[in-house]
Amino acid sequence: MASAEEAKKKRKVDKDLHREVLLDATASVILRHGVSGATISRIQEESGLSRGMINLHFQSKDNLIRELAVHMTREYNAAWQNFTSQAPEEVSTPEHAAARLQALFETDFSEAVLNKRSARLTFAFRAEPELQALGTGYIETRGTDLHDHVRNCCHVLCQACGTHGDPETVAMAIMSLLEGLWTDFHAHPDEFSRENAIEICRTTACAFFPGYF
Amino acid sequence: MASAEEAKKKRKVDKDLHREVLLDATASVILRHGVSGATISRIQEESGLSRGMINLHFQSKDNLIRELAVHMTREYNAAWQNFTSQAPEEVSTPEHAAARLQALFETDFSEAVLNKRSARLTFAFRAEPELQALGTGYIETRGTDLHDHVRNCCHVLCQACGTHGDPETVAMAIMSLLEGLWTDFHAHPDEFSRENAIEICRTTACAFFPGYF
DNA sequence: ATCGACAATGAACGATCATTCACTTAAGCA
DNA sequence: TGCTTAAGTGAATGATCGTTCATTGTCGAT
Repeated sequence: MASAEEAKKKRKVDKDLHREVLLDATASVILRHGVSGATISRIQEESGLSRGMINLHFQSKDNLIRELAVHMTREYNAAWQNFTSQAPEEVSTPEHAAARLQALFETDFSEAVLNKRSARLTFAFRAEPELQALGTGYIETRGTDLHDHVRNCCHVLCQACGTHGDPETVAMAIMSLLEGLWTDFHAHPDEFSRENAIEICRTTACAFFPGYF
Repeated sequence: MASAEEAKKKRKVDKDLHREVLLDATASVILRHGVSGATISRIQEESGLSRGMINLHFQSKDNLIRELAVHMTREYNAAWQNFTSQAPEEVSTPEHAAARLQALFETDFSEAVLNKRSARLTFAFRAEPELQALGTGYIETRGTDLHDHVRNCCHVLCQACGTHGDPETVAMAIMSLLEGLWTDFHAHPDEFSRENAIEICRTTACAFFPGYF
């Protein structure tokens, strides 16, 4: 029956909603107190849900935090995957490659991608050995599609400029630069300037690929 | 009396030795279990000292971890302060400035400065809100003497090359690049290549200051 | 030999932790 | 209306947390 399935779907929605509320509350608690201060009591208080809920939906507190790490990574991946998907398979012209890189800079330092919450949590997860060893794919710089995309752009631009150094090295420099500026944001979120960060990236790209930035 | 003072000094040495043993043990525990897993019991087990020792020497566990953070920062500062002290006050010639930057790259990625332990702990401390807010000076990239030094070098080299972009921006790019490569090391300590990292820095410097690297 | 000063010890403590589970509530179905 | 199933609840539990403090050990001074 239609009503039965609908009801079941509503149930499912409620369940997922509670999961989301718990994940969100956990993120807020970690934001304020760090992973070491993320206790069941605090998460319960923050979420407004009952105490048993956490173990009901996530089996254990550690698992909840693990799933939050996965969740955050997926969100970040989605953000730039949406970005890279707009590019054609091959970045044919150097002008196009340059535009792609410029767009990447602007994406990576946009409020949506880089903010106090995402930065704090990223660094919090990176610091926990157990979460870091969770396996490849989470909060990674190496071996990602993003890295491949940057490498492609650098390859095209290096050829166009006849630049010294191989594209892989240049790509790694750009990836690391982004990473380093993220760190700067994390350490000084209030003094940090998004425009300035993009300008630093642009200046660097300009040095690597003169005439294209 | 001489013997009295000597004895007192010996006592003092023993006390400091225990402090050091505790700091070292705490570092090892954080290395394996993160800040959230650094408990008195584990530190006690690791150090081989008695349980009460921690509160005797450090008042509280939180204070012990705080002092470890201070200790680690001092060690890192000493490492590159030893490096910058070899430079003259003013980096007069561009050749000299280039050599200084190159030396900085080699210092920053040397085993003595960057290793699993230093990286893990740095990231662990950065992730804890309480430790991060400990005040300026610890584990900082901005506003340090190191930053000033790099800025000076960039200033001289920019003038010599007639480069686009102001020295401050270039300096920030180099500092961030170092930071980002540290992050890469932290995430992939076994795949990381020190030589490659230095090469990435050299390539970037070469792009900023053609002819000097 | 005795004493005073102080480092060192670890059993004991109350607080807080994550987790459990008997129970309540709600909703679809016959 | 009862029955079945599953979500939600929170008091109770035992483990582990950081800290305390009465006691012991050490050693120079008297």
